[in-house]
Amino acid sequence: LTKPCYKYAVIATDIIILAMHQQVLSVLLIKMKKPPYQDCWAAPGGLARLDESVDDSALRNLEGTTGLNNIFLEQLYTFGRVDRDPSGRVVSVAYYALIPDSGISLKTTSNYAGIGWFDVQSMPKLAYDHKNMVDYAVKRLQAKLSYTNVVHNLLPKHFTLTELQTTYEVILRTQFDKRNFRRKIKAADIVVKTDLMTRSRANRPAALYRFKNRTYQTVQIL
Amino acid sequence: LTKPCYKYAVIATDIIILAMHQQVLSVLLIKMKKPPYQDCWAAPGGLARLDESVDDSALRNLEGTTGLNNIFLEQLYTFGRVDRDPSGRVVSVAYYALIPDSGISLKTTSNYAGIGWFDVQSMPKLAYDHKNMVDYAVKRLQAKLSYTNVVHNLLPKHFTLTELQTTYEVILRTQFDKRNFRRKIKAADIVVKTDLMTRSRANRPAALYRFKNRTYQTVQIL
DNA sequence: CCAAAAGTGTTTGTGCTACACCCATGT
DNA sequence: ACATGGGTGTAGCACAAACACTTTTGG
Repeated sequence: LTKPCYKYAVIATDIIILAMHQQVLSVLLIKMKKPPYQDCWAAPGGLARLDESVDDSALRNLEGTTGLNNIFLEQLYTFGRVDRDPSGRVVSVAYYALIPDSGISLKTTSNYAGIGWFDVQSMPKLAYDHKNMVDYAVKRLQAKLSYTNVVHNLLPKHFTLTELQTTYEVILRTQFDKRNFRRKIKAADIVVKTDLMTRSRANRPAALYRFKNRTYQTVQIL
Repeated sequence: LTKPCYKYAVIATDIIILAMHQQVLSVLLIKMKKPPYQDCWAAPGGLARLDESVDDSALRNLEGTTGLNNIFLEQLYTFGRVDRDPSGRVVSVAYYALIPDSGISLKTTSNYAGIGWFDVQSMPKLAYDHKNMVDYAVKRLQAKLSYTNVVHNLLPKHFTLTELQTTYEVILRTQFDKRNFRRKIKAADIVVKTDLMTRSRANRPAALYRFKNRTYQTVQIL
């Protein structure tokens, strides 16, 4: 299953893995070992097998790169230009995944020449049409922040309201008034205060919250 | 290009064609001639060729069934279950198209055993996973009605505000207050009154409007 | 005592909802 | 004249935006 078929288009899946990393929204990219994009950065992915569903192929690629399963993963869009892959006719079904920061330690496996996080606003030139995929994923995430609870996939179990607000602000590239933001989060009824506090670092400790519901649901938030 | 390939999954496109037909939101279905779903109703579609993009394949299928081009067509979702097609491994990229009522006269070609419009709320049992596709298309359309001007694809060039309102009400399955609805449409600034009027049928004639912009754009409407 | 971030209410204005009557036409 | 759908304004209410100071901790 390594050579493309030259009679029919074959199907690949590519995964746009997003996380808050060093205070910016970042995407996990790998450096490719082989032509036609040797030493280029790209989103992880690979050909779909005949005996697995497209969703399963995405899950397999996600787990293969990150070691993670049980992660938020959603289909994004299918990229089907004839010339999108110079090595043959490959149609790619793009997915995006959201993982909490530090949910993963990056080990370069022998499959890649490298792996790393990149700010979605300043990526290197990407292979194939992967830049389109990343941009599409960011737009989708931005849209879903305001009417679903997806953001919980980017946060640790316990977090402060300021961390939550910062996550929204970074991804949406806006600023919110602290009191208004908290009022909306309270009205949306998606988090509960725990009795834990942050260990303070030269300032007042903050209350830690957790999400009421860690399953995806649509709720008006902003 | 008629037999599936048994070494790799092949790619098909299916088109969910929607229109307002006899006052309900309807989908264009064809009756299949050949096994494995002989005499079943299904959305039109077919295998993608090696030398055409997936988008082009969808356009070709749309034009082949309806004779129309220059029509609103958008990718919906890719259906990739292993067992979705009993005759082989076929991954289908579903699209939906919006056409104005009476934009088309249905001629059964020899390719199909039949063709017809069906209320999306009372369809016959559909082949493959096509019911999922129709439901998905309806949901997408419902969502886009409130924040884009897509509705113009379902209406003739000239229409009354009541027709516009009815279209919204039928698709969203709600009722709107006439005055409030008109205020919102006015605020959205997407239509202009023409100097044409309906030929009245035992009642006061209505002003005919047209869309300011017949290109897709996102605008808050409801 | 100072620096740094946490936490908390009120006012003002805008936008949404609910609601009822007169108008123009064909029969 | 009557039946049918077309067309229009307002008042009340709820939600959203703007805005500043006090609290708690570590150093």
